[in-house]
Amino acid sequence: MLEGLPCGRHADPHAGLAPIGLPPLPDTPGSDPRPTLRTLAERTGLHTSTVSRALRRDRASDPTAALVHAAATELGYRPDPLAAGLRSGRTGAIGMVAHSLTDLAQALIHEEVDQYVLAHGYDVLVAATRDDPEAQRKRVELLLSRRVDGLIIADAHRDGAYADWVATLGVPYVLVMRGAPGHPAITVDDELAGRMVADHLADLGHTRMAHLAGPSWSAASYGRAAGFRARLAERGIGLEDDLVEPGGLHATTGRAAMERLLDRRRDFTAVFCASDFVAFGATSALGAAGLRVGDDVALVGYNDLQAATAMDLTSVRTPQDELGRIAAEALLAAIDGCEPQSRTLAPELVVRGSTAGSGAPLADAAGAAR
Amino acid sequence: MLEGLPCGRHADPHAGLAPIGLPPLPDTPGSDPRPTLRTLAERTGLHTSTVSRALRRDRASDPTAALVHAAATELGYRPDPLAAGLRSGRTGAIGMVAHSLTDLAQALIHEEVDQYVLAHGYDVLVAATRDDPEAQRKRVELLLSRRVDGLIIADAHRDGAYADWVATLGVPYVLVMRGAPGHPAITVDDELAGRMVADHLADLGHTRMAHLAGPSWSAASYGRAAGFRARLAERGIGLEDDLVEPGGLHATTGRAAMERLLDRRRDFTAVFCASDFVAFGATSALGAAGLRVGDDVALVGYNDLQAATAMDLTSVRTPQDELGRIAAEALLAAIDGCEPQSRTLAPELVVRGSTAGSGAPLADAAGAAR
DNA sequence: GCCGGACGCGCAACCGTTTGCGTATGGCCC
DNA sequence: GGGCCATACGCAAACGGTTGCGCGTCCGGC
Repeated sequence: MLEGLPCGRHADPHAGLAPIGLPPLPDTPGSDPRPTLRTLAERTGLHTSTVSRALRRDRASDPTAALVHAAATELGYRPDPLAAGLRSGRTGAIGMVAHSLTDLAQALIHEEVDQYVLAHGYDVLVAATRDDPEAQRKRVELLLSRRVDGLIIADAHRDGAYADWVATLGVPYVLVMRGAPGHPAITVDDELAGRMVADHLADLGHTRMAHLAGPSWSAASYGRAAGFRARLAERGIGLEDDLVEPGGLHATTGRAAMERLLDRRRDFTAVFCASDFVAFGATSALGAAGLRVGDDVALVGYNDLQAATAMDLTSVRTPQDELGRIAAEALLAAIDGCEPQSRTLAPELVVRGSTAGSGAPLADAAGAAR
Repeated sequence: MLEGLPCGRHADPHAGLAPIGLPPLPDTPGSDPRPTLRTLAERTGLHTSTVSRALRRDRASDPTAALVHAAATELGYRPDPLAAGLRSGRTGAIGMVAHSLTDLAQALIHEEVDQYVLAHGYDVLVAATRDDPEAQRKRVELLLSRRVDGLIIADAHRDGAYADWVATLGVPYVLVMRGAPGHPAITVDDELAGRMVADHLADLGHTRMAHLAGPSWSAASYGRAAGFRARLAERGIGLEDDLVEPGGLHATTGRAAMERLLDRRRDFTAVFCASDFVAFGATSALGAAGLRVGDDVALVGYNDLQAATAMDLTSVRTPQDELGRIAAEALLAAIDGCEPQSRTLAPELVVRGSTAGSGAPLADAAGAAR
């Protein structure tokens, strides 16, 4: 790959910081490269090691600590995580690997993780993998080469291979959102959520339902579908294979999935979607087919994002913020040497207008439509 | 703030990584900490400096380079960016500061930036600021302390204070999406976009329009509104102040804004929204008020996200992916010493069903509704 | 009054790479 | 065949912190 020629003036090799006669220019004090431990040491008349310890309140007398801190704030000293990490092995950074931050659910988790660990002096390095195993390996290795102190994995796959590999890396880690057997994970009880949706729709009188499923490699998507199917079966209502369509997680994939489904069948009265965005896409496809959500067909989303409220979509609330916070908490604890504990959070069904109608006369409406 | 006790067993100061007696076995050679330049040097009988140069193909004979590379791949050597950065000042990381990655437009830009710089050997460190000036300063400083080689600023404010400050930092930087006067920026011609929307709606016959505006501190949001208003004026159609409502960028804020607007007026026939999500929220509020998008009232979004396609929403396509890629390109060039060039990308109006009806009889419909 | 231990601090060796400089070697030209 | 330059490589000093170790001092206990 040809590296495009920059544009002429390259970085002046002598421009570094203060290459040669460091102190021939003592008159420009504004360009002090940036205070370092040595600066503080000279300033306070102490040794750099003492300053280092004083800053971390580690075996330092009160007066010394005060002196050092005063000098530090005065000079605006900021420790260099690179140097510290090099020696100590702790970088104060954690890695989070997501399948994509354009998935709002993952972005929300990231946001919360970021907030939480920031308050504890950590930074987050994110990497997106688009669920590609090759990318997962590469990006985790990249994070590792940056020496992150721990990993939050938000894109685990149900076949534990990926998580198993992460576990061998010798770095503290926590899965979030998507679990994998035998690994510490902060998840929502997706199976229960599926059951709740099944009950809700069955209670409304629906007897023929469809499911726009998420990616099968995600334990979260899988759990939803499994719970939904299981509960329907328990109530004597089947979920026909023909009415289950893979729908991804995005609006476009959801629309396409619904279009495929409508090409095949029109006799369902309710649809459970793998995500809110899939539900939006489905809404659009249904509308184009002359079917109205809430009246002609009941629609349930997943995650209860803000947009679901706005769109009057019945959805399952999965507390992303709590997921993120608890995962971050667990990871920091693991970094401090704790055995990380798995947690399963309870989902909550939020009923809105998209499941307002009853399940009775819909087949007719569908038949009459268009 | 009380630091929650980890869980009992604190980090054993002598434990380093392996917590307790995890591997008391020092004879396992598989756990070689990880190959370093010295490892390679001993292996090849060369000096570390030679190895370092050979790896970067800098003044090394062909046979030496081959030897070193062979050893490197055999041992799975990965250079340590921390150590390299410490010495060289270049960390191979760039910083991106966004207002929030839960804003899909920003997430898309981040994704593209990430992809692009990854292919060129860089990592991205993101920071979200929620448009809070305090957070902007803090997080940029954090990025700087991690010694990023450059900055991509996606949350600039129209009052140039923030961008001006960034410019004084002595780090290459590029603004993206939101510009600021006098700074290199990759943006969309938002003013033109506003004009295009105005023309589209005016051509349809609308004469009384509303605007759900984005944050006024964003040059992007501001430009949309300004262009919209200016073009309407040129065509002899006013935009009443009473019909401009601040609507944020999210679905919930959009819904709330539309509700406020509807409380006040119902005689508008078209609404230009600052973002697609605002339009979704507005759709919901309009529906609750008995008004149907496309029939009773025309709705235009902004950004043309996937969901807009799915929801049949007329929108302005602003190529986030190109924005991200070009910004990344510009920043890497700037890091190589080039003067960064600003670029303005052309928006594109994508007409869909939400502006299907004509502007004529809507006031009546609105009046009759409910 | 003496001894032991805790405490505060300095010293110097690291962590893994890069890089200015010095040196030895080889090839080339005259 | 001698002088010269380029080239390939080694040496050691950085970069900015952290940390094991050792020493001196002060304090308390008997």
